[in-house]
Amino acid sequence: MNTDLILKNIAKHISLTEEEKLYFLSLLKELTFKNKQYITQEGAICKHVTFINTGCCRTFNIDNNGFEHILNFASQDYWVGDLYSIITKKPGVFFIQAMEKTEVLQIAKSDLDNLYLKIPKFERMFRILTENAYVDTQNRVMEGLGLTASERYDIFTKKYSGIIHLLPQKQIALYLGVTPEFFSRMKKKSNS
Amino acid sequence: MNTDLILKNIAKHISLTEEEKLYFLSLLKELTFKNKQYITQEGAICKHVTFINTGCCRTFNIDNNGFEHILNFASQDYWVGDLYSIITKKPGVFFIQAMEKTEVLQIAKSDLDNLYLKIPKFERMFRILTENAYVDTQNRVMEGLGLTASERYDIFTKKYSGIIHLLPQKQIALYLGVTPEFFSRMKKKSNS
DNA sequence: CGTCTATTTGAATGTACTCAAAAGCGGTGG
DNA sequence: CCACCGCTTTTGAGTACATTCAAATAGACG
Repeated sequence: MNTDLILKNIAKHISLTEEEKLYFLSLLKELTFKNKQYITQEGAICKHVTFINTGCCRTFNIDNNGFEHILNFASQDYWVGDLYSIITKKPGVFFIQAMEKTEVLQIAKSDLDNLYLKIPKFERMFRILTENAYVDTQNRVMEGLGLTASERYDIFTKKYSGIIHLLPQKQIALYLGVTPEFFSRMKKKSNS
Repeated sequence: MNTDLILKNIAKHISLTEEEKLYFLSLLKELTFKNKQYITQEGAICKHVTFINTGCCRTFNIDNNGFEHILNFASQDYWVGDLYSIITKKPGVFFIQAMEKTEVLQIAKSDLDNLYLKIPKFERMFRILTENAYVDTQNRVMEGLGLTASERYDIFTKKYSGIIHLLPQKQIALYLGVTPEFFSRMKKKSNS
């Protein structure tokens, strides 16, 4: 099991003894998802928090008219999960889907809750991670309120510069909240 | 100092001994904001987390063209703050403004950090509060991507049914991300 | 090579914005 | 108590942004 990346990720926020590291690692399961495979699906209860070792995935839903909308993309070194489902233990609202071969480490929510009790530093870490993700999503809301699709795309290219090359532009359109047709025209304009 | 509401709010997530309660309460400062007064402003470093005892406030920013956009409204029993500024200690990105006479209790970020160390249950509570707020904001993003202004307004009326009567419709428009003019027309249609 | 999906292009339509002006409404001072 | 002021809301007309549906083209993958 490749644990280098996740230990570095953790070390950004808390420091662990060797014993604590080993205990944490004992809770992890390694999984590999193929391109287009689902890590979790709408309607299913999401019971794990997932750390991405390699690869890339998208979190999206499908509206009443059958259209997909993308909440975010995540790649190496990011945590993903259907947080609503995880915390309420109710059926999930999102699909999380691999966009290429994706290797992950998962921890069960039940194990995580025990971990919080046993090593409270982990509660701190996930508090901080959640705070950061929350701030990020606040920004996304504000961008949606004030900016045109083209301006949002500019921000997108900067934020996702690391993985943008492997995203089909249809997927980018679904993230920006415009149709693929409109996105195609928009991109053409900005290139000219 | 009126501490009933905040103690009930806390009791929803963690249980405290009398001693812990007293220590927590000793960290609070009581403040009253008049209508239109700012609890925190863009550019200022936000150093406190604020609990609303009575009243109502809005969190908004002003874009490059001088237009306001509202992230959310908060009333009695809610926590507010410019989280980005609080966690990074950098100048804030939001204005938080009272919309009527608003009585609050504040805790300094520095005291909160000490509190986390002294009584880790509080770290749990704020982890949970942040998770819930994050999920809420994820939903807001998805609504923005898939729904028309009118559909978003339907959701808004349900979510804010408790305080909608005291919100000028200009403010609702700024929350929905449409112009007041368009909102006026939209509302007229849906009433007919 | 053929099939399936993604992307582009075209034309018509709908949603929402801009600018301008009128009407309504609440608070303040004389 | 009324008149005025400033702000909100409404209405109108023209425009821009973005969608829909349809069809053509280009790419990816088995």
